[in-house]
Amino acid sequence: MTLSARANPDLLATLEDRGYRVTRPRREVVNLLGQKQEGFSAEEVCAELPGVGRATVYRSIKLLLEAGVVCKLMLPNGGQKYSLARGEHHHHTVCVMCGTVGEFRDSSVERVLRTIGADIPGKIVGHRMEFYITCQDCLDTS
Amino acid sequence: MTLSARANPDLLATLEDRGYRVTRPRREVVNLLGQKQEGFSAEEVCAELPGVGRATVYRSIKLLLEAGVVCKLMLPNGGQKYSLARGEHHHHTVCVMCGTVGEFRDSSVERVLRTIGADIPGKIVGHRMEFYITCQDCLDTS
DNA sequence: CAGAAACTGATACAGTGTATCATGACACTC
DNA sequence: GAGTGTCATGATACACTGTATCAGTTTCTG
Repeated sequence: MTLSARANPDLLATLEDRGYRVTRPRREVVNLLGQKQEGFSAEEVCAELPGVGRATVYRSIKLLLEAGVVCKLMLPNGGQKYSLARGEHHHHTVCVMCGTVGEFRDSSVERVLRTIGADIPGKIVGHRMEFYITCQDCLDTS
Repeated sequence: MTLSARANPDLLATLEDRGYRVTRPRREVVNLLGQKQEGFSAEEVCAELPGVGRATVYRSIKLLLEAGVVCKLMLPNGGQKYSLARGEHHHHTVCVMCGTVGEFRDSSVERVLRTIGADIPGKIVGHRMEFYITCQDCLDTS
């Protein structure tokens, strides 16, 4: 298994490649997200970027979602969060205590997913997998 | 892999066992859910049970969620749906065209999940896995 | 630099779920 | 079977997340 600690993709370039314009608000959003090591919520981004409208923040995140460089994840309590996708296909771990999001890749997962996929009626177009954990930090401090 | 087609659990008994009262509204909600073969939304249930208040519908679903007999799933478009959990641990398939929810169990999944779990730092407290598909019906009629 | 196209931000709205609280229903005892 | 404490209900208001609208602005291209 590979726990990732890799460089962020160039989010701005991703948008540009997809034909979107490079504007000040998009630059600000993308810069901020690039620094986020953990999951984040849209409102959190709005709060940290008072110079960018709420609608624009949501729109930018949506574009990045569609481009596949940001993932949306569901917390066990029903809440939602976003997380940067650092390149390759991966899955997430979410700490149920502190909310920290991690990601991992594991070839055995993909192999099994392919096997299962072959048995599911219809055509697989995607999948989602999340692990809910209590992270080491939270275990230590409790 | 096992595609499920089993009897619904006795939802009302589940609530009773957990110390909740058996009331007319809860009976109505539970009866309706027991008939739902596919996923459902809370608002849909509200609409089909005009004699039960919206808050009560949400509260009942929440209780069933906590009891583990109802699952909440996330659609690829960000929407949400509920689905009956027919007993054992399982995972879901969601058709991205018609929204129909299926469920499956596969021992190889669980085996791999355990293996991965051993490598993830911290303590695993749960996981979620969903397949997004285009179901056979939708493939046929397109 | 001019014009078309894309983007922004303020606002209003939509969907989903929760808090509040006066009223009503359950279940339990006598 | 009536009385009673507790729990549940439902109307309403609110919170949160996200989207639609639209006049005004910025960006890109020629």
